[in-house]
Amino acid sequence: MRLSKYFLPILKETPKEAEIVSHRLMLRAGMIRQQSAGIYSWLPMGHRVLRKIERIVEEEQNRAGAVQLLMPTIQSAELWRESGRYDAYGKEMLRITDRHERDILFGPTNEEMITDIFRGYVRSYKDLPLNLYHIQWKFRDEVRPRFGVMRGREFLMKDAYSFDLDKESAVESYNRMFVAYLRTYKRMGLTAIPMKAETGPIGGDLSHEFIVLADTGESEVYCHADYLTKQTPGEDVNFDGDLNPIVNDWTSHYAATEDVVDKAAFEAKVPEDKRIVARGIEVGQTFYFGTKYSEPMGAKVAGSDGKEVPVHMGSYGVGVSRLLGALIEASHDDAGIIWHKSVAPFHVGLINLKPGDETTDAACEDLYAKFEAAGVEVLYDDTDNRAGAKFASMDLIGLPYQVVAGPRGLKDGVLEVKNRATGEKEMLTPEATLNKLVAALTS
RNA sequence: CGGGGUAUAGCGCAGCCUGGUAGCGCAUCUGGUUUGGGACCAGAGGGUCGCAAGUUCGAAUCUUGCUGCCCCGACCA
Repeated sequence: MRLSKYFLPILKETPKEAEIVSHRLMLRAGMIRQQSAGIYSWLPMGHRVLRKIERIVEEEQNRAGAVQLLMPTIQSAELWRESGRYDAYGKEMLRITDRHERDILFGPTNEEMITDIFRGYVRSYKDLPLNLYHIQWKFRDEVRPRFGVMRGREFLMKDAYSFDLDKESAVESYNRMFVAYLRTYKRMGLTAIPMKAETGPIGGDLSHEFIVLADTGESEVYCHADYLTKQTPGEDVNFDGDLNPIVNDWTSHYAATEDVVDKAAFEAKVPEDKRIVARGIEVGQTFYFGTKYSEPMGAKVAGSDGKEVPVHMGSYGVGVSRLLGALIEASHDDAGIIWHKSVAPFHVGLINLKPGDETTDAACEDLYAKFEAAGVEVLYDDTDNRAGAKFASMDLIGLPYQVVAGPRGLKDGVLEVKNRATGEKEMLTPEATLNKLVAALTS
């Protein structure tokens, strides 16, 4: 992408409404625009990251055997009356009346709707286990939205719902999502620690919150330091096999948020030099809640004995839009964002220091074409701004690598290659630059 | 939902106390000089001062009501 043809409204000054670093940086880097309290437009740069996160989530859900569909944002109140949550949910649910005076709502979650879909088609235990998920916008009318996309009212969420014949197989389904989550966050460069969680309005007795440690996290968390170095399951993990060893390993140490922490237990179970008390951001939550919805809503299947039983369900959320905030909170410096290559809006920022200079233009065009051909996404700064402004903007938007081409270096046949995360710079020939970055970015 | 703040050009702000018809920096546009870490000079455009009512000869400024947004707290599958 040529910057001259792109839409990247970078702000030099920080809008005053932004208090935390991820919000500030997202506004300054031209990723989002606030349209209303807790409601944002996703500008091109932010939208690219959002989609990359979505794709990783999709790949890992599919790998774990979940099947994607798409449910609407608007739901009928009828379904919610069936489960009893229409009255129970409170003011966070955005209730709307249509022209026929029917009660409808902007969905804050989809347990009722997925249960309705399930009960409409599935009759036999032979069709189980089943896990259906979608990635859709949700709305929760928070009393006080804040922290930019980390706690908006409208937000993009992946929610998966598992259906099983009994508790034992439901726990296996739970484990599959648990392992998928470990992999999902790891691929984005995050270490998310599963912590014992409250189940809240969704209900149930088995639940974990996946927490990313960050200084600006919303809640205090207590955990064992070994979680930070624990091995994440690889691509070859067999989701049809026994996942208990992995889940047991990842739940073997103490880890809890401030809501449920038992400090005495924390101190008893974790040696002093392994205790971590830090701030954390919740980026996902898994629940097993049994027959809480299937029972009242009549989602039953026939077992092998021919008897109908309500299915055992679980639900599994990933805050997709919130993850942008979490990623930035976990990875930035004074100059701006530092994207992990898996979610970076572009892989490389190519800076032409002197557009109009024949040699420089030719070198940039050549490199740009070769990067694109190799599948490396390049944002090519071909504008005629000053060098300093270009460097500052590139640092701000945080692409993993910067390649700087100017007459001074090209006289000796070299470009400057900068690693955004380490700040390390080296002078390389265009060929060496191409080889190095293609290798680093496509592996 | 309780408490506090704020609203003036795209962004950041001054002016308000003490009423006289709106200003600064950045950004934008034009011309010129510059050009390897957020340049400089000259000029230009851009605002029903959040909305409504009131007081007054006259309101960004005073009064009342409303609304948006932000912060602290409570809340947060």
